[in-house]
Amino acid sequence: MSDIRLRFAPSPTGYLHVGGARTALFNWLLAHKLGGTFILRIEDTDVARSTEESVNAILEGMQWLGLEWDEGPFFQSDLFPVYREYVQKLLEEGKAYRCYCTAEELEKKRELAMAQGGKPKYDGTCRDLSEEIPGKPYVIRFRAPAVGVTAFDDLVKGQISFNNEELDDLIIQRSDGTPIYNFTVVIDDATMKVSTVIRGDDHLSNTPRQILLYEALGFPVPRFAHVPMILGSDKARLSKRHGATSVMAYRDMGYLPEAMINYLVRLGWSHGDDEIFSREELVDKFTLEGIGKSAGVFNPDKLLWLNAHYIKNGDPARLAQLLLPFLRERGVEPAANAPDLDGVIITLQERARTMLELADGALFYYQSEVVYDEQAAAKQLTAAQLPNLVSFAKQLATGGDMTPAGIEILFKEFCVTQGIKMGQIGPSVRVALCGVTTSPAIYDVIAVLGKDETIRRLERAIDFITARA
RNA sequence: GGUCCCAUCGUCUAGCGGUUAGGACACUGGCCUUUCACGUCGGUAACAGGGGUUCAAGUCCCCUUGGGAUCACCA
Repeated sequence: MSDIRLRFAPSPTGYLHVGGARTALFNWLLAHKLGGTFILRIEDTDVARSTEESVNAILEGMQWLGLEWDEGPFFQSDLFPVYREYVQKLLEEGKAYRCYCTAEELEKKRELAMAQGGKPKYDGTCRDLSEEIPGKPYVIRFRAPAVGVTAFDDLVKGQISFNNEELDDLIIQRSDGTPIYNFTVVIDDATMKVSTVIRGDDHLSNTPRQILLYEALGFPVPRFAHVPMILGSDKARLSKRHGATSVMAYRDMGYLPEAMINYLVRLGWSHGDDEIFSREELVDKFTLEGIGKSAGVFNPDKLLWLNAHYIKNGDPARLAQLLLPFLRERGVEPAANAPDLDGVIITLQERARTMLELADGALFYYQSEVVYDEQAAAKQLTAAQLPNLVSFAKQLATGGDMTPAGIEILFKEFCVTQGIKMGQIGPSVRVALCGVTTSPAIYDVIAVLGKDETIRRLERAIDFITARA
């Protein structure tokens, strides 16, 4: 194990969304590629907004995607004493100070500054206070350098620099004594020996403040890699109004985790013209250099295409397991004697793009009383088809080879002896068996259904036609 | 508004000074086919604009424009 240490540090204020998932994925991939350690840390210093449900939702999302972590989950709420210790250290060294300004005062000053076209930064009122004010609530602020430049070489964006005068004295501890994100993230990344911080673009402007903090605390500064944002179709930051943003929502909509992983990794990262990557190939090929600099639009169509690809090429037995909940939702419990689910799935794989479509497509196999689509029945289950269906059922009863190939031969021979074309028997058999005019290849359907069930369904259709006539 | 970041087909992207600017999704035409699909062959479609540097610029520099991020006792 190398000393490469990566982390994903979500705040538990909601589910795992696709942007967070991609950040987690990049961290996971790099950790696995370099033989490093992947840490999961829950940033729950904001007690008011953090919830246990969110924690669970995030863990569930990570697990579904197969992004297992090597260390953690650590909770920042468990580490408050550690943060206090470092705040104290800064205070003693004069690198932090008590600020007695109230939130209301600060808010007023900000508004005033904005109204006058100025910068809404802290004016330093308490920066040089010599005395403590007993009994008055205070926050702790970091004493940032007023001049100079803070620069860093971002692994994605390249050289970035900020003038320190743009940065103000950020609060590191609230008046209730709890620490604030920009401080805890530095303490944790330093004490957890994180070597590279891969995170969203939205943290870019926090980085110089954090670097200043690392330096004040005497910690080595990690490497940073800021990955671009994910946008919606209108190029605005991806949000619910663009559609589902929760990773688990995609599972529920019938998406496979490998499709989601493959889609996410290609949104912002590339390896030449390659599009399809197995988990192993990703670990092998992933590099930070492959990450692009610009924000990308989330494209549901491409995700759908990838999902279709993975369903088409997936192992039927595994798909069967994943399909079970979707079938149960539809009132189907594939029993041992019902059509073999693996076989059912094989006939459906290349025409289902989601597990939802797969489940819907599998339904007719398990309905003993197929519901005939009205238009399909009107066209294909008529008195004109009756003789052919009757003879075909008879013919089938004598048939031996019930493989798709054998059934195809049986059909062909039937057509020859009857002097008809495939189009005169195929469609009505299809409706008799499936109830609709679109279905898997009819030979495959018969093979899966088996001779007895096929004949039963044919006879039912014959009865249906007779009853109608 | 200040600061920071970004800019190749509608979308994701390849390109790392000399290419007929390539691939993928989507769209679309043909083929395959008993249905629907799959597959396969083809097509439409991009270097935001303007200045430089260079024998040569999508590739390097500057400006403009456009987009995004961020400016909390949130993370």
